[in-house]
Amino acid sequence: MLDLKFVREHFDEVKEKLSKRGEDFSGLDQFKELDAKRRELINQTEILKSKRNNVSKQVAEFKREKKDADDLIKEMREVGETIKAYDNELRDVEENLKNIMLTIPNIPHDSSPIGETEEDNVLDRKWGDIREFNFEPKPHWEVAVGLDVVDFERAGKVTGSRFAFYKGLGARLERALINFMMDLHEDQHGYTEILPPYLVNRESMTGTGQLPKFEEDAFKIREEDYFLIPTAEVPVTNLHRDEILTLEDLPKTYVAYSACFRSEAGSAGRDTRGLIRQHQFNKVELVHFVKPKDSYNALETLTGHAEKILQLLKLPYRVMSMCTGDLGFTAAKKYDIEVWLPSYDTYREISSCSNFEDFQARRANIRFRPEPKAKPEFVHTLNGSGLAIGRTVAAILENYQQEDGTVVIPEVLRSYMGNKEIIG
RNA sequence: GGAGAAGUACCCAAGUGGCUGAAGGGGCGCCCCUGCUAAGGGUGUAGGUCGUGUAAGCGGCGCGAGGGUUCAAAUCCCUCCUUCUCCGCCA
Repeated sequence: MLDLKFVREHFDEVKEKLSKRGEDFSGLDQFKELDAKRRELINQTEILKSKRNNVSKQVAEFKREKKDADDLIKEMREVGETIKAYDNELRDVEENLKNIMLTIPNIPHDSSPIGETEEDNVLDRKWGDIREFNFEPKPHWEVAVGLDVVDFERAGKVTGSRFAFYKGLGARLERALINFMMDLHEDQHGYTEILPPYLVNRESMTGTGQLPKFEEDAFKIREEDYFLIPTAEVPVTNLHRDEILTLEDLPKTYVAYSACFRSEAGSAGRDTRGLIRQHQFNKVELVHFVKPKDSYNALETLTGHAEKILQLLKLPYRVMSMCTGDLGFTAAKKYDIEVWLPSYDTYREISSCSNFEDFQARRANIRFRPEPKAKPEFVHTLNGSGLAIGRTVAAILENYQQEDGTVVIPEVLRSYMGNKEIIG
């Protein structure tokens, strides 16, 4: 959510910057009208309330002195009615205003390249050498099914499309990756480990920006107002919702493993095969709470932490800086890390690292006190996948496959897999 | 799931309709005395948010949350949330 006052005072600038996202923001014009109306109503109602408070005190005095206060009471009865009417009107206006503010996306940072689609994303850097195959590399689902380490067919029977059973060394590989990533971030990068709830309430989903706009992307629990988390970002960022952190608390960095659930509404027909786009997948997520002045450094650090995993796994990747049209609703700046997938002959997203500045913090009301007696300010929040596990499995299966259909286990994972060297 | 109890400021806690826009402690800040791994005295301490103003300020809201009754609500009514205890069920 954007700051009401900032939007009011920098209206044209905000409008111009948001237009770079390439969406239509009629909400912004409604904002102007409602904001003015709101302030007018507040003024009117507060004058009356002040009067009522004073007269009520007088009534109390009269009663104590056994004097007649009927006239005052009668007068205030009318004032009360008027206040009620104004308050009702104000409530409506504020609700409308809030609904609009909740659907206005974040303002892109000046360093985010301007563009409309993913075509306009800018290559920031590449790492690793792409392997030359002396045979035709198979897509990861063929490798996986051939080795009987992932079962899509039975998952279709048991649940439905876009689910998978991992089996044997496939399941072991998934679990090894989770542990490997968690250990690295915790031991080498200094993160605090969190194992979060997989269901969160509506407030949390609104706090991080999934709601109200993207409700159809989430799985909702029928009986309760709970949602399956689409990423650990939601519970972990909301850990500090409605809190005022102390200066010493910052920066806070958390690493959380969780399963993630996405309805994938609107992606029918895309990535229908394999592990790339599932309704349920595992992910290790990194979340930072930092002082505003530190957030852009933190974004680089966080992205580096995610990259480190790919480097240790020796998987080639590139880092793309997302253009203004491809930033997503909440980010001011975002890097996607894309891993090389031989059978696709291209790079595919395996991590997304974002700086939300105070956009989520304002929604979730997460603040810190810059000095002991100072007024609280919003923190900046960031997060990034470190990494998506299913896609990492896909990348390993493809990049490490051999002509006979077996897969070499990356060295750093072997101690997590009973010192085996090959999946075969 | 059933039955009870409770939610007041950093913490404990008083308070059932009007000088309580929140007593009293503890803690913390400052000052004095003493003088040193102690004690005593004084004094201060609601944070937050919204509106208004260049600003000092002024005003609205606030006692778990949201509604309601009333001229007036921490105090009465309704709904919800959370915590605790007992019972049931259960990995």
